[in-house]
Amino acid sequence: MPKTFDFKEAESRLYRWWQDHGYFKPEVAPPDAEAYVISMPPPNVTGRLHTGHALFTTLEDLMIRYERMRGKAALWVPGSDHAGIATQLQVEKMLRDQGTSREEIGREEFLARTWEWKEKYGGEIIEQLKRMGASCDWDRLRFTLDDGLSNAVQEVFITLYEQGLIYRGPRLVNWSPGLKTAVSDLEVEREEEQGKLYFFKYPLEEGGFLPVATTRPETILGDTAVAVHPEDERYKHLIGKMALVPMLNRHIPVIGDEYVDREFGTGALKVTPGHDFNDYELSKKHNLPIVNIMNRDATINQNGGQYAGLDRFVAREKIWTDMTLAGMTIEVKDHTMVVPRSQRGGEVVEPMISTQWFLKIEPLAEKAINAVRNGDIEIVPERFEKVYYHWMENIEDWCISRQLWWGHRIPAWYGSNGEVYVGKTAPATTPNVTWTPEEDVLDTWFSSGLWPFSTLGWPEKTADLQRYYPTQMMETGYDILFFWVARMIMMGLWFTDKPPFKTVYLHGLVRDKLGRKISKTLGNVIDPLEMVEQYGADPLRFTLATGGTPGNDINLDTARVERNWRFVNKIWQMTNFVTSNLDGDLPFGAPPPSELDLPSRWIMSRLHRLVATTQRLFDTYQYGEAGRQIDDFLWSEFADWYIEISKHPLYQGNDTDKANTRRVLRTVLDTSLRLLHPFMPFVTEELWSFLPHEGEALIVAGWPQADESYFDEAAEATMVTLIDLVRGIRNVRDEYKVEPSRKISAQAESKLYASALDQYRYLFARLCNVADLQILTAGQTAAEQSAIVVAGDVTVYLPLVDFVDLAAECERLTKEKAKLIEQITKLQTTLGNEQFVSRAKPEVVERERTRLAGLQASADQLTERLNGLCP
RNA sequence: GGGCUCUUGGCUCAGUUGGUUAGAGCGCACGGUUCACAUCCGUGAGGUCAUAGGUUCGAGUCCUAUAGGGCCCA
Repeated sequence: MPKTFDFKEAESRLYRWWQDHGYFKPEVAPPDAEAYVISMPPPNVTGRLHTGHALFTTLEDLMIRYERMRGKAALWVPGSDHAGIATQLQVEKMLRDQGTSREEIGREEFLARTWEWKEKYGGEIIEQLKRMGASCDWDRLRFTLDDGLSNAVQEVFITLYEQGLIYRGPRLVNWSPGLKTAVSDLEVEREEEQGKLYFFKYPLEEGGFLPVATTRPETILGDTAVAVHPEDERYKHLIGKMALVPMLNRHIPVIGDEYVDREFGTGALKVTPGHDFNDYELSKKHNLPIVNIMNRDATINQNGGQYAGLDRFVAREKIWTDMTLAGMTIEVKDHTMVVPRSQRGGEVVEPMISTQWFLKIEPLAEKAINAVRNGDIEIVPERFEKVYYHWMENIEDWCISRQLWWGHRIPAWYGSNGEVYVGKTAPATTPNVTWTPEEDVLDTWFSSGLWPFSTLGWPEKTADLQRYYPTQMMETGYDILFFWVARMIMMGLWFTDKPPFKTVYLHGLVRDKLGRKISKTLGNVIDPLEMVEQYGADPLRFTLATGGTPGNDINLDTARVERNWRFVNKIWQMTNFVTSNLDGDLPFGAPPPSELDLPSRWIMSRLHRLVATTQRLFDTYQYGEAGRQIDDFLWSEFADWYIEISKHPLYQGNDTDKANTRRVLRTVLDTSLRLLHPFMPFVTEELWSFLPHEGEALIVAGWPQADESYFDEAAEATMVTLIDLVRGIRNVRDEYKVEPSRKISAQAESKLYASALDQYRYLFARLCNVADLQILTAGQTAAEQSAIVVAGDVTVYLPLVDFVDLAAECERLTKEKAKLIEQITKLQTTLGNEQFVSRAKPEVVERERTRLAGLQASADQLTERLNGLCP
């Protein structure tokens, strides 16, 4: 095999190979295999791969590969979203650059251009997902504007309309003047900003005035009442009187309502139902008229009298100036307030009366709440269930129409007779009635909400729908829990009567290494494609998978990607070692424990514990921790110890030793590559191909099962002692500055481990250059001028005549003993506590006792040595 | 205003249902070319687990409060 991993060459080759063999298709599993399905959160069709995509791809591919290896019919349905506003904005920008606009070219031409744009750039994100190693079934690729999905959207819309759940009407909505469309509550972001609070005099019909404060003076033009608290001694006598709208002189009532906060501003509130949500509610209660003072672009309309035509912010200045001249203003104060801004455009959103389509969502929400409550759907991490309930229980009707062109056109027609027709095709022509089609399109999330079943063919009763619906896993970011997940649950239950998925796994946001949100303006963009270029997909994937915990944000440190690139190399080198030391035909699997030497029993025990741990962690969705454990096992147990130790039997052993060691090496590596494959598919597949193996590809190889017959506590305990001794000896050598190449001799005494030491003395030769180890038997004494190392009941004497300084050795040992005594004292206190012995779990007590015995043995050794050496 | 979350060595992060001496990587110091790997190996320094109480035989882990960071909803 090559000396290093050429990931650039291998990744594309392996990906093609997998795809050509149909491994990404669920049909590779037997027809009766249990299905495991993930619907991919569809990225925006014209998007470019960012770290968020990289994260979901990593996690979902991990889940899919794992289940595929477990023999399930694993299907990952890929797709992309037309992303109404986002895409339309991009195309509009292109048109601007070309010196035209969508208004100029018209709807039909605009849509044609957008489809062209989609054809041109829509494939990019797909190719980028492939570079991450995404094992989706690309034959089942879907796009939200595909015919099938559009049909599903129409079906759903019409059904909901017929069920009386969709209605159309004028209502106060969030209006984005920049995009010239309504947006939903979720698409509005509220942030605290520095603004001003304007105090002014509201003139009363009978003379005098009522002091009022507002943050948006231009809305005075739309006032239809002034409200005070009914128990406010200052103003309550004015309730029922009339006031005059400044500059317009419209007559409006003074009303009393407990909603008014007496502490805020002047304690009197101007009521603008046409441009404020709270005022809108108030107006319904008091039957106030609603005056809309703005056009679609947020300029003032004819209801604003002399201010008509002015931009809302210009009008704000103008009216204030005019009022000041008229002596109606009091003062202006700095004021921190919450300003609603459009999630997309960023401009200030204006509450405006507008005729829109709404979905009455409570009935759907009720089912969705129950599905989570009764456990049909599980949300991981669990804490998000609370967030989900809270939102669902306070859900408001969903404004589903958008004044855009790119999207699913609402299937409605307006008759000249005032009739509204909803259906898939235009209504039949009727005498004297002309039908005009609805211009609006549906909110992007309306079609996304159908994703898990629309992608499988619904409403047609397709074979895929039968076989793969409901899906198992919905893996996505917590930031779209309401936007998307909640709506899928509602739509899924309403239309298929089944929860669309069993589990919702929510991941966090990917941030930069300092925990800041990644943004172009901050200049901290981490481009996953660049990472893939530089290090390959595997290191990036491993970093994302192991870099955090479920539901929490990940601070992506590129240094970790680099480290994991080295991990990839490390595994490569391990495999190189193993394959170059294999020889001849060996039976697959490892020999039974009884036939193995101590190091092999140890590594097999560790391996199977790792398999068990990985299983437990996967079962609880703790993929990151699993990855870290596999990493740790491979590098710091298998490579650092077992491989080094194995060189002895491989080079010096007899045929049986050699064969056993080879089989163990190959088994450990094979099993580890399987465990690692969902994390790092490319390098593991490539390496597996170099190992003798059964089966055609790692991607469809079996997932390991822990075999408890390999669990071996005794072997583990002995190996830990031997490893401790090796470390101790290295340590002493280092402290006494014994050149690493210098061979030394040693003597050891022990009751418990004498035979192990005797049998595995080669460990010390290999691992710490102890050329000659003599096991002391009863009566034999150790060389005087020596340093000692203690572990368990073992004492190793290192006669370093030229190096050991008696005083220094005494000091070293005294320190070591002090450490031991400290622990022993602590343990004795614990064990001496009757409460502990009676209340703690028996195995805990037992473990502590064993530990104490070991520590005491070591301390005894040290004491004896100190007595002899240091008077 | 309501809720969630985080705070562990210089940096980035782990840490089953409370139970060994709180771990890893990066960085740092020192030392290493023997046949898998210098994309490496060995050794080491570095943490009162934000603070204060509490529960418990036992708390990084559970509870309460406080401080600071982040997020969601209103």
